[in-house]
Amino acid sequence: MTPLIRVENIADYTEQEIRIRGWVYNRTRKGKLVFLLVRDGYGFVQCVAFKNDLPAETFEDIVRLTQESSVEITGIVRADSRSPGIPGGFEIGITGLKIYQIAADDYPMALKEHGVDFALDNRHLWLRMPSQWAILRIRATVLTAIREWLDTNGYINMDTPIITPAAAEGTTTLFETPYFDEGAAYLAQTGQLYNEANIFAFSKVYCLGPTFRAEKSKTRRHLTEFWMVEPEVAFCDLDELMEIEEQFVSHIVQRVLRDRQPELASLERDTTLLEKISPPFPRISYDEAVEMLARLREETDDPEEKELLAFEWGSDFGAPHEAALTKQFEKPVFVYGYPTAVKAFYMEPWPGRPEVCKSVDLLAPEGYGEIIGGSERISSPEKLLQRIQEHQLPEAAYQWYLELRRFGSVPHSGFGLGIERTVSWICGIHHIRETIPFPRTINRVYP
RNA sequence: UCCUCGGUAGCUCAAUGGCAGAGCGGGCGGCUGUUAACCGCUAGGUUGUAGGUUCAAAUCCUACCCGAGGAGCCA
Repeated sequence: MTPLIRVENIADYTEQEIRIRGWVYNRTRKGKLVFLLVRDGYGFVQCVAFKNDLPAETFEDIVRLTQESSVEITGIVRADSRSPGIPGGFEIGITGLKIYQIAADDYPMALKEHGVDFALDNRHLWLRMPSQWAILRIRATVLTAIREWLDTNGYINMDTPIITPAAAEGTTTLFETPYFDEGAAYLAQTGQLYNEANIFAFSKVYCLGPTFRAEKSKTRRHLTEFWMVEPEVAFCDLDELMEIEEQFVSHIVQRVLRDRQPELASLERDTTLLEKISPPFPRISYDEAVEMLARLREETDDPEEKELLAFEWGSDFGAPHEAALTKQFEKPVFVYGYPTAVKAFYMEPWPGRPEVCKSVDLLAPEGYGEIIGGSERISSPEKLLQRIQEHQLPEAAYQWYLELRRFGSVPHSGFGLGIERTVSWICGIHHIRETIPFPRTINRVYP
């Protein structure tokens, strides 16, 4: 039987007869010569048919194929530098064709640029286009690399609850759902507090799953449902946390570079920038970042840029500030020691400087900005209780969390990495809605 | 919630007060190396909705609906 192959492995079958199963992505008919660009889920490959080389019925079948028709193609693999595809450079000289279905001729996604609204309304079909296919293949590899690094470095996967009793951080808006006789429950915005419980049983843990924010954010960096990996580590301070993060992120990038070159090439990603991603990453304090922003603002001649970079000590950075900062570095940059007032209640105050805390964000280069937020957590029960009271959080709801600090408390730290933002940076694309199969935004839950 | 921009053929867009248009996609025909092929023909319209001004509205005015980008907030 002729072997059924995956297009991603086509180079292994040069000059051999093979079969592929897939869908017609594009056709070019030139009378007695027909080119089909066929995708099989693993790649895109050009298939060629000459009328005189084939039985009349077979050639007629090839001519009447519409875009997205499902087929099995038999043919001989040839190396040919003219051939488009992912990976390109190979084509299949068709010797046989089996048609599963001639697709309806009103396929809405013509091969051209589309507006955002149309593309998102047709997300179920948009996924078939090379750019989206490449991005989501890279996303899958990012997730593989994440689990691989954590699993081989002593982290235990702990699945934290999606349905939770109350706001973990008390700030952002949560999705509410009715919950039997308990009244309301909420969709999780983080698994961190549960992982702080888990480390006292397993030392190093991580959760990886969807999180939900009901904020009305309308930017290229926000989704209402997004995926986050959250490692949490016992006996770990802020400096050790940064070492973990830089190794972790470097592994993810290097793994994508190793396994997803054709996809990166099809996205026209400049991989020389990604190749530089290895430890150590630069570290600057929040204070230094504020000074740097002031200097950049001083140096710019663009009045609009000047306005955007205006900043005062004590605020959190906005998108323009993050973009300006990251453009000063080739690698991701750590910014540590944020003002306590703008960060969550559970972060350890800086020794001798309680107005700042032992928090650290990791900002991706090329203007992409924050992909990780992390911190050393408060380990003292008294200090933690005081912070809960200062934030006017319901003390009763945090009884179990406070108890963790009474029975064997240790310094511990953790962080959350946003999957979509990371994929967006690695792929070099503009908007994170393309980095998840079916994005959920403030005014979109279809399809 | 606020600010800015937009909504015309299946899609991407033109038409700025005077006949509703083009390219792509669809259909028909042609072509032996196409790269979102090309060439000829063809079908395809309640110009987001409602009201108003005008001899005449896609175009000007009012209200509303929908979307995008940004702010705030965050990963």
